[in-house]
Amino acid sequence: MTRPATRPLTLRDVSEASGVSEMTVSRVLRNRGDVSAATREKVLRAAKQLGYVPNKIAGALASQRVNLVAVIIPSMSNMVFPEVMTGISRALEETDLQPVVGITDYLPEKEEKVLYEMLSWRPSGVIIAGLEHSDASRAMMAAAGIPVVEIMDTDGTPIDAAVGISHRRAGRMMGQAILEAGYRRIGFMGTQLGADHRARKRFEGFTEALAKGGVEIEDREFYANGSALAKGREMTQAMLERSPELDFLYYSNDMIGAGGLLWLVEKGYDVPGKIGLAGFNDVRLLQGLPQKLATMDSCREEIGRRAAEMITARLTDPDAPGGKVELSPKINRGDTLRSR
Amino acid sequence: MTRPATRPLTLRDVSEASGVSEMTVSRVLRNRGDVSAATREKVLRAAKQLGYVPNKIAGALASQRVNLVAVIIPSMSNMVFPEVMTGISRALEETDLQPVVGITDYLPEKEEKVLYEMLSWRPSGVIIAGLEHSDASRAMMAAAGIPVVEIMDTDGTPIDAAVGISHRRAGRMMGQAILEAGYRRIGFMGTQLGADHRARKRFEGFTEALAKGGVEIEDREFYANGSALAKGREMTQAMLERSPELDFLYYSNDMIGAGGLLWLVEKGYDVPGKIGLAGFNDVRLLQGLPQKLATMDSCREEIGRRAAEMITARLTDPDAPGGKVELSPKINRGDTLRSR
DNA sequence: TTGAAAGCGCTAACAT
DNA sequence: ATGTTAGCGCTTTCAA
Repeated sequence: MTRPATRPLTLRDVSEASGVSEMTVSRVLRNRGDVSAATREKVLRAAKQLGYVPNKIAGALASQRVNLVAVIIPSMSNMVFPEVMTGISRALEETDLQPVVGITDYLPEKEEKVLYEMLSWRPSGVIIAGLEHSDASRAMMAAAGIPVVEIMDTDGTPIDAAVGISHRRAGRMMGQAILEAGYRRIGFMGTQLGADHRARKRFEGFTEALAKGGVEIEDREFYANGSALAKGREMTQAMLERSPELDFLYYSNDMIGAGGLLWLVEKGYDVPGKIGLAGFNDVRLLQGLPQKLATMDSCREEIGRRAAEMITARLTDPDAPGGKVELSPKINRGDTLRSR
Repeated sequence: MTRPATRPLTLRDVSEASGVSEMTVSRVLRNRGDVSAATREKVLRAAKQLGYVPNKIAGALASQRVNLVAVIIPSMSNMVFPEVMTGISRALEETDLQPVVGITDYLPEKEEKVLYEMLSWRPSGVIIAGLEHSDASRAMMAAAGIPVVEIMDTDGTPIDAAVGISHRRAGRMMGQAILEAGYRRIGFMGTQLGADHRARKRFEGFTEALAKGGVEIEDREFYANGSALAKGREMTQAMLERSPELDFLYYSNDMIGAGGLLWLVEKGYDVPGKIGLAGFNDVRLLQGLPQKLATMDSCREEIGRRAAEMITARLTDPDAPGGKVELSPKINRGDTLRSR
């Protein structure tokens, strides 16, 4: 079954063990071309017996094809991205393509490095989060000659194709909904708006919608590191001590929103009577909180699925439609955003 | 800067553009051997100008080395594994190795498939979760002739090397702590104990410790899918309606424990006066709950770091010590496990 | 310091 | 249905 780990096995070993030419062995192992059942059996038995694992490096070099799709995302601990991955994996499971993930930590330089590293393996396609990339990154992707799908965001111009939502519009929608519900004294909490372009766009859309209603944000607070739940709790406390007149808190993500909600409930605030709340993302994880936080679905799994489908489509037909696909997120009012 | 995406660029293109032999171009691009500063400059400029990205497939085939470490884990949505990944990435950042992740969804057949797929890229090492693998998987790893580190668990015999904690002991420790604190009527909630060997071992250790104190679990409930927080809430409610006499609930992970805690606090239970609680994993995410759940650190980041270090050590020195490294998890009593 | 030649292990294309 | 040949794009080795 096994052998002392020495030199890795090659096709030639299988060929010799089975008495069949390397070429035919190769055919059997890839289910290609016509091979008689008898030969097939012989080869399979020999390969299994030896414990042969094909060398994809050699195969890829010879065939000039690599069944890998590079997926480049900022983080894995954001909840959002594992769900995008689920969508991608599901869609690719029916094909012979495999996702390979690279993490950028929201750093453009790291994105560039990861991209370079992945492209050097000559993947069949790239799925990458966001529309903002360094010039060098854009150049690499444009020059790679493979389908590139930018995901999550549609506010901008894709290199090749894009699937996502308009975060600016998402922010506007939530702003409008809050005004329509009758809230007027609004506080905002979120991540530092530097590296996270999508959070920034939501914020811009949000303030824009408020401005149209003649309302301005009265207080705001940003955070960088730490447990989001704990941060939401702390920031909410700090903000309400500073600005007790607020009647609505808009959080840039559900986790800090949940932290805020827990603190408010604990302190006996009437939510949403005295104060309304909303987050963003609709993370499944948070089902099970005392109240359901108002939020907005960011269509993560669908984004992943559609992106993968675009890759496969353009691989089969290079002229398959690219362009921008904008999905429509829906507001979920939960228990914390009610007309008053 | 860029060119219309046609044929991918090769070393030869850079060679021609710079008027330097392919060999010397290769040397420059890999910082190998002595190359004059002038030549170096010429080459670098030409490469950048063209937007050349090296072909690692060809490079790997020629050099017979691949700077990839296969990391095989059951899931990304378990909180636990992203943190292990963090430890691995940190440790590998100082080397020229790169982690590549494969997901098994807790399915042995999928593990086998992923392993086969990854080994066919001839990685420099393997880090894989758990000690339980199919015969074929074990055979592949043994035959690969590369360092293999099994992580998370030490209750069993590693193929090559292992870093983790003893989940059996972890379960025992928690059982003892609960008895010592004076609780006697104990309920258990957790995932279905089929595929998750580590959860099963914790459960076994737990019941063993209770048995030693003459105590038996009075009620138990298992779940398979769904939001862990919501499940914890539902199961806790169901169990306490069924068995109101319980004075302690042991959850097989922090997320369902948190769900239970939220429900109990909401219903006005006195925690830990009337009823104590404990989970497992010490997930950072949950900082920010109304009370701090008793739990046990599973040393995830350290496990990742140590595993990566073992890989690099055995790569530099094939005789570097392998064997089993058992880390010592500590109980964190939080607010929900107090002597009574 | 630079270059030339010979493969790495496989597969495409072409026999047979 | 099976075998033969000629590379894939790099790096190793050896020579200059």
